[in-house]
Amino acid sequence: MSDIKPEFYERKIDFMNKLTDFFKVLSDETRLRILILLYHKKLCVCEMCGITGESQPKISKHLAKLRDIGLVKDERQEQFIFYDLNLNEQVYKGILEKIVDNINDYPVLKSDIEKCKHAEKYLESCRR
Amino acid sequence: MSDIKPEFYERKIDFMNKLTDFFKVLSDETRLRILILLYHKKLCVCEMCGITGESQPKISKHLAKLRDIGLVKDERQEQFIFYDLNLNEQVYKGILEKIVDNINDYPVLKSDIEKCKHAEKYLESCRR
DNA sequence: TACTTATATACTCATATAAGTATATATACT
DNA sequence: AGTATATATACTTATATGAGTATATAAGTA
Repeated sequence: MSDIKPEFYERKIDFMNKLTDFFKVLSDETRLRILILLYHKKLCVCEMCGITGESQPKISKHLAKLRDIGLVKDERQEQFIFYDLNLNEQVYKGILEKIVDNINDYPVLKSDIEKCKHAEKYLESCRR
Repeated sequence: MSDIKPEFYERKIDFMNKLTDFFKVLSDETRLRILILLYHKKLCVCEMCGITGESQPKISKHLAKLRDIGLVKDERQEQFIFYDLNLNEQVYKGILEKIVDNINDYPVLKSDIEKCKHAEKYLESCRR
């Protein structure tokens, strides 16, 4: 991923780099799972850990990348930091939509989405 | 890109890896340009070099990757080897389509497409 | 058969990336 | 103020990746 800061993307100068960076994001399974989850529901870090079964630093680091290039935004609510999609451009939404439309081909994603319907229950299980 | 051979994809077992590999393909500007070109027209290697201005080994190596994971197929016609898209699954076509729908955001791609309308003229310019 | 041309591949190097483990930070709670 | 908890980051290591240059291959042509 090119080392580009959020401010850059806010100015929206280089759409092409932004597009290839978006695809680089999607080329990692963990990040793809995170984005598809957030496409359905605003979630906190430990809910994402619980749902995906991945470690907290792993999830956090990927979220940091997504945040850096402006694809998600975070917001604290009491003890938790919730993440939400931040897709200003239609292309990106459209691409995620294509995946969701074919969700039956992707059991991992489908199962994640099922689990995120009861995301709250992962809040407790987060205690280490 | 995971080191997976064409035979694997033909069996279509792991759709998820295939999907992330597809995104990894698109995350490189040169490969993205190639795919968008081939989305419009069957082209030979030296036409693609001419249109994109990239070196022959660079284009060839990227084509090899695309071929290995089954996204393109090649076919010799006299002296030239022509490449063509080989997208069996709708998701991938759909994603390329989204990009083409927003082509005005991507001047490089737009210019490539313009040039590929007179691709033949790059056949001659190929001589080194 | 020798020569040219189109394309593919090998080799090298520099850089990027992901993951794990440990630790820092920041807010909440007592 | 001190402790627990949620999340972020630093550090390390192993691996992957892309580009350039040189060279190999394979078909076409003289």
